[in-house]
This record gives sequence, structure tokens and C-alpha cells, in this order.
Amino acid sequence: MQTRNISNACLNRLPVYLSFLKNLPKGEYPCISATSIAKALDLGEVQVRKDLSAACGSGRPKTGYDTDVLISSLESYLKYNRKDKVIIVGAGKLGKALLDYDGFEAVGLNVIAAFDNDPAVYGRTEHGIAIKPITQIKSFCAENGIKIGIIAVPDVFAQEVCDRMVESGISAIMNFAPVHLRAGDNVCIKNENIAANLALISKSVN
Amino acid sequence: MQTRNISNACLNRLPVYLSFLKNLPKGEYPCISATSIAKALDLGEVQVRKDLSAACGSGRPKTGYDTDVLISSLESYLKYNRKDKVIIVGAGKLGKALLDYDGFEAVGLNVIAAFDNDPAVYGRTEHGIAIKPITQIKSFCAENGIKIGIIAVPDVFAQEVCDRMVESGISAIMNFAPVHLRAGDNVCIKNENIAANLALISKSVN
DNA sequence: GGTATATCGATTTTTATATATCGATATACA
DNA sequence: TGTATATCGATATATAAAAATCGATATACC
Repeated sequence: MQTRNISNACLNRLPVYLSFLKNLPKGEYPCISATSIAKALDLGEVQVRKDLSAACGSGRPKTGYDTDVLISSLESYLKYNRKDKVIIVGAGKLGKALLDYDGFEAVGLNVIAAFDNDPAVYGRTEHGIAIKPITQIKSFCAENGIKIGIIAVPDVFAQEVCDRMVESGISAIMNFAPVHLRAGDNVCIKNENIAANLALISKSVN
Repeated sequence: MQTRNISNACLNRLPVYLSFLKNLPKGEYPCISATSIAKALDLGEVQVRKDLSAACGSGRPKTGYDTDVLISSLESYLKYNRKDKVIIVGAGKLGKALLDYDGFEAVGLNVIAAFDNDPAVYGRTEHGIAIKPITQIKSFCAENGIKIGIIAVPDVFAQEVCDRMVESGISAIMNFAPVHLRAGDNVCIKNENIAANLALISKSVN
């Protein structure tokens, strides 16, 4: 992780700004002010300005930001234009769902293979993506320059898979198993626990 | 949202503690100290203590916490024992994947129905769960006392679905569409954007 | 039973984040 | 062309979270 001097919270808001801007009716807003973005997203206008100025240039008084420029600045800052390749380990329920998920493209990510340790599972193809035996992960990553991986295996295998990924040169991991993974400081790990997150918000209901 | 005086960041760590404790080898650790939890999860020991004391009772010097008691305290605090009913709106790729996902049970949530507006989709059953026409959502929620909903529809329909949910009495919503939803203050909304999250961590790779 | 020590809990300090206020600037409009 | 105003950027304040420090307690061990 680098690029400090931009807060983590801000980093998480940038995609929100971007998708908001992209969802604006085409051509209707050639320019947009930080104030109106803030209003639409229920945020403070100062915060929006600060966030945008951190990632992009600054807007112009009276008119605000040029919408198209702002969109491409954000996309470029978030690196949505790069087409990085991604692999998924674990082709069970969750893994297959992710193989079928079509949201990765829009953020410049391209899932090109999946891996599993079950002979009943690998060798097949899901939604046009080949499922390979886990033993091939290292050579595959080396050949294809893979840096990004998704862990979608049961809890007990997650650390093992993590180790294999790191050994294969992967340095950014999204982990769907509800366990804490250990890896070197140069590896960026993000844990996703959909069920736990849903349970948290559900606490609010009586 | 209530239960202030416990930080949001802490609330997000509690499930991590819980799954860590549950993954401990059975019977091997009748007691566990905040220090050792902290070490295992790469957190500060003070923070662990503070988090645990906020949610559960406090441990005892020299021995720490009774593992089983701690687990059930956390489960009860996080309300994992309640069996709340959940509905999903949108039975496309993501919706179906969520219908197939088996992680909700462990946190006390039970997906009992899905809704869609496409006649080609509703009327069928996916993984044992009926997909119903969206028009039935209000009566269904009323009959079954549904308070929790998941939005898995395309961007443009998300706000409309959100409104319908709120109108149907739902007050906790997990939203997978990358748009900002507006709802009353009594409605708790959590946005999940898997692709954007993956893109964020991918920024770290060179 | 006494003592050393690992652990806890409370208080303080530091850091990070969000909010509010102020002045400056460039644009729209008269 | 001049002025009013909406918008920006910077600085300062307030809040929230994390880290560090300190003293107290109960347990294990002698």
C-alpha cells in the first residue's frame, strides 16, 4: 500500500462518486458542482470537494467540475482502464457465482481462470472460464502475470490457498472466507463477509 | 440505528473475533487471553480488550476469557441466534448466486423468498426458494414479518426497489447496486460493491 | 500461605477523520 | 463593463477512533 495522504474513507467514497456521475442522464449535466454531488449523495459538500481534489484536479467557481473530465479523472485514478487479470480459487457455490458475475469488467478487471482441488470440479468450464487443478496455479500465474486473486474456498483451506497465491506472485487478495489471513506486508488483503455484514445491519431491526 | 457508544469499526471487528474463536481447535483452548487473540489477528491487544468488553463481560486476569462463554456472548450480541427472515429482490446472476449462498444460516438469517419483475424468471424455484413477482412483495412481507431485504437488481431499478421495500416494512437493506439509495433515517442501508472493492485493492499492484 | 507475573480496565495521548468557517476567484448576468 | 453570487480551496475546529501508559487484580507457582 502506498499513496498515503489520501484517507482510506475517502478512497472508499471515490467509486461512489464515479458511479453516481456515470448514472447521470447523458448530456444533461456537462458540468456539476461539488455542492450538487453532495446533496445527491447525502454527504457534506466540503468532504466531496476535498475527496475530489485529492484524486482529480480542482473545479472552477460558478460552474463546478466538467462532468466528463471528472469521470475520466476518477476512472484513471482508480485505474479502471487497465484490464488486469484475476483468478479465483474455489469453484464451489460462491466461486461459480463470481465466475458468472459480470461486474468486474466495468472496473477494469478480467477473471480469466478458476482453480479447485476437487477432480470432480476442475477440467470443466463455467461461463466460458476454465476451472483448473490447484496444482497449476503457480505456473499459470507466472505465465499470465497474475497479481490479483480471489479466495472463495471453505474456511479451513483459506490460509493454505493464500500462501499458494503469494508464492505464485499474487499481491492483492480478496478473501471471502471468514478467517484472518496472514501474509507479508507487501500483500494487500481485503476481507469480504457478506453474511456477517448483513447480520450487522440486521441488528438494527427490533 | 441505535446502540451508540460502540464504535462502528469495533462492530465490524466483532464478527472477526467470533469466527476466529469458532475456528480454534475444539477443546484445545478452554480459556483465551485478549493478548493472544490480538497476536493471532494482528491487532492491538488494548483494542481487542476494549472491543470485547464493549460487547461481552470482561475477562479474568491471568486466564483471560472462557472461550465458550466468549463465543456465545458474541453470538448473542451479534444476534446470531435469532433466525430472522430475509428476502432478495432481483433473481438475475447475482440474485441467484445469493439464493445459492449458504453462509447466511450461520449468522441467523434465513432467505425465504426472492422477487423479480420478469415473467420469465418468476414462478420458478431456485435452490428450493420460490421466485415471486415483485408485485407480491408488500403482501408477502406483511404476512411473514420481513424486516430485512437484499437488493440485487440493475442500477436503474435499485431506488425503485428500495422504495417498495421500505413501503413493505423493511428497515434493513443490503444493496449490491452501485448507486446511492435514499430512504428514511429509520432505514439502515449497507452498500456492497464487490467489484469496486476488488478494484481498490488492485490499485496496490504495480 | 506468600509472592511474582500475566492479564485486565481506566485514563491519557496521539492520530485520523469529519465538520465548520473564512476568504478568494471566476463566471453569469445586468 | 461592472457587480453579485455561486463555487472553490485553505485553515481551523470538533469529533471519533486507535494507541500508549498506568495501576489494580487475581491467578499460578513456589
